[in-house]
Amino acid sequence: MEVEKTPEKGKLSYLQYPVKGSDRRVTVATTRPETMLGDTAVAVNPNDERYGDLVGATLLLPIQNREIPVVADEYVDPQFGTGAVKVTPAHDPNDYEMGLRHDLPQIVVIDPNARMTEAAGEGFFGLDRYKARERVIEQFEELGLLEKAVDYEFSISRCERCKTVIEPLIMLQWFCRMDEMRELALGLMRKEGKPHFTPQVPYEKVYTDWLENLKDWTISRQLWWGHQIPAWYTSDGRVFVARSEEEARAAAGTDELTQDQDVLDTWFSSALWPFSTLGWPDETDDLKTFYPTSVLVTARDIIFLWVSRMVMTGMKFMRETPFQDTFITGTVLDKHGQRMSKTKMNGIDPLDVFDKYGVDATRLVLASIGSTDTRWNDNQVEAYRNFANKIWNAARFCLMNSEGASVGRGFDASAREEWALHDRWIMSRLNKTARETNDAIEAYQFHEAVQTLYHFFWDDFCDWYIELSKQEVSAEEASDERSAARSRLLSVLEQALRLLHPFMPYITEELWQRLPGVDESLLHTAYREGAARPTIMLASYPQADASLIDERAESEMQAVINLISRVRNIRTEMNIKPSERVRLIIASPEESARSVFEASREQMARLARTSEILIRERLEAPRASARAVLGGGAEVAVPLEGLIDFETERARLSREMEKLQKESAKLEAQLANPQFVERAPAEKVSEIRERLSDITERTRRLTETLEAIR
RNA sequence: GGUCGAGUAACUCAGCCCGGUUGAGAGUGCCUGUCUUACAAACAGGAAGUCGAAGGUUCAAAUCCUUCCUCGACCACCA
Repeated sequence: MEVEKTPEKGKLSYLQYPVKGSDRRVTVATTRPETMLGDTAVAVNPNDERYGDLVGATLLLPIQNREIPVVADEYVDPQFGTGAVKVTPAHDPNDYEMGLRHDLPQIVVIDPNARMTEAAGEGFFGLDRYKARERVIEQFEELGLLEKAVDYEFSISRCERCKTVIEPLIMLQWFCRMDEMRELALGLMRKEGKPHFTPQVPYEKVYTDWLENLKDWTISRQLWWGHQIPAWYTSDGRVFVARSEEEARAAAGTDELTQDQDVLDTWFSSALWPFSTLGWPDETDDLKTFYPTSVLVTARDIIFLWVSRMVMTGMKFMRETPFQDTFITGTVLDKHGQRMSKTKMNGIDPLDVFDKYGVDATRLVLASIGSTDTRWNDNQVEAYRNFANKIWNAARFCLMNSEGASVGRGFDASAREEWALHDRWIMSRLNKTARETNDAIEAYQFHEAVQTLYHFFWDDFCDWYIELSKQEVSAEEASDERSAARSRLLSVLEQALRLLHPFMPYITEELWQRLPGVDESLLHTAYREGAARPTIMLASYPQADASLIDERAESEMQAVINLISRVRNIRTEMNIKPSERVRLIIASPEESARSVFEASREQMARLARTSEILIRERLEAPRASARAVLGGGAEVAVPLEGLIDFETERARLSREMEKLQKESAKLEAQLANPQFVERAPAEKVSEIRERLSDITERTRRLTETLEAIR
């Protein structure tokens, strides 16, 4: 963590060590020649034929004139370098391991200040490590034992902060034994599947793999910042580990104690967070109430550092998982796909983003980033800033027209059958939205939750519901109908704000407070009594009312919406100015469809900007009309005497026809395949048949239409 | 070296776990109109993708499997 690796250029020196009692020399390669002063062996691979006869032989370590053995060790890669490795147990982690395996002495030749120790010998003692490196090379040259020195690029460990090159050193440290805690965590995952990771693939495996390979944990750090190690020493060197200095004194039988200067690894302290913050080790009310917690939201690289350790200490001290679930977020990268870092200076300052686009918009962006990495782009924030603006303006419209109205009124539950189509529709959409949003949040599908809310608010509520109800809502004269319509508008808005609140806390609170009729009754039951003032923060999160989900209303409203859209499309394609009103002829063989259109006359007229609407069983329109075929056998014609350009209209309809034919060709091919009809589920097959027959019907009508203007 | 992710419209991303209901989507950008009294940070309409490549499984593949290519991450580290 605190060490960073950088590839750097250096020299790889080939040093020769004479074999005792022979003329042979063994060549070893090293990037740190000064460490040879602390060599206690040379290792070769046991299967390396070049050195087979040398295993067990004794070498004469130059300069030091010390005798060191040749040992065989699997660690050595015969393909690399000379196939012989100098072993410096005191200054290299791998060499240390080898040293243990072959029972080699550890000779410390570099001290904590990177100067050579007395053990480095006369002539080196007190010397800076790099000076020592030069001198070692010089002496090898003089002795004729320097075979060569070649340029070499290798990775160097540097301190993350000060960039000083790190030298491995043997030091006394405090360790935490991990075997028991590891088993506790692994057992929890095996037996209860906790903590449950989202996404489960691949993070559950990442987590368990890491635990399975866990070694004892070095928990002491030579820093000043942190919890000091609870170990005390007596003047004669005895050590007492205790909960407090008092305990240590009692145990030691003396007051003359010095506490260990080291501090705990910050992650050790953090590992206790889920319960230490709740008052542990005291059995506080907070601890009883809030442990275990529900979910930890965090980044990938924290799984090892923190998640696993909280689980282990939680299991050890609380005997229970610290959290049920872990949600792993993606990482926000810069626009080139690079990780943001202080050294690269490619980070984004959230405060700047807040200033530019607002806190809610920023939060919405971050909330909708899933578990894959994503590049930061201002566009997304800007889009959500626009969304916030949209919410603001929609609410402004509702409030401008709120006289005589109040949240919670308007939707008379006893008279649902009498609600207008668009009211039944918006309530259905609202409740579906609530259902989908709750489900999405439950499954940690935040992106989906945000998308659902975004489209409900913008598309359903703003683009359609407000427009559909505008006439009644903004009537000049006050009336019960007007108040009811206004109340319905406010009620839908109010619930939408509550649904949006976790994602956009500020704007929703600001607006919610202003709505007439918000009071304690909207608060979550836990807060209904005693709340100083209603706040959206304590309001209950809207849950879907299944009885208000009305598929029929949705499809009927959709038919009207489609019709309006088609007429708008015709208007644009035919270059009809917005100010110009057109006549509309709608035809449908279905009585029920006609009555739906009949009921929506006023709205169609306003939103499609028409002067007159005729609704009939059969389409009888002037030749000079633009037409469109809708689903369910309905057709619409826009008479355009003198305005229509038949060439344009034919082209428009032909494009339409092409689309239909492509689609029907696909479906026909599918049905022509006997394997499909035989093996696919029956409902799938009949669904395709239905779709095809619908398309065939539309194609037929379109053909007629095309012929009519020939 | 080990492990794992990503590649879908010009850009940033959903969808993939659990194959067919998304007759491939969103936002931005682009094109054409419009200041229609909530909103031009908007409204209305439109164009745009053989879902990295090649195979395979299947009646059916963006979705499952294999291989490859290109990016990226993490872990371990070579004297």
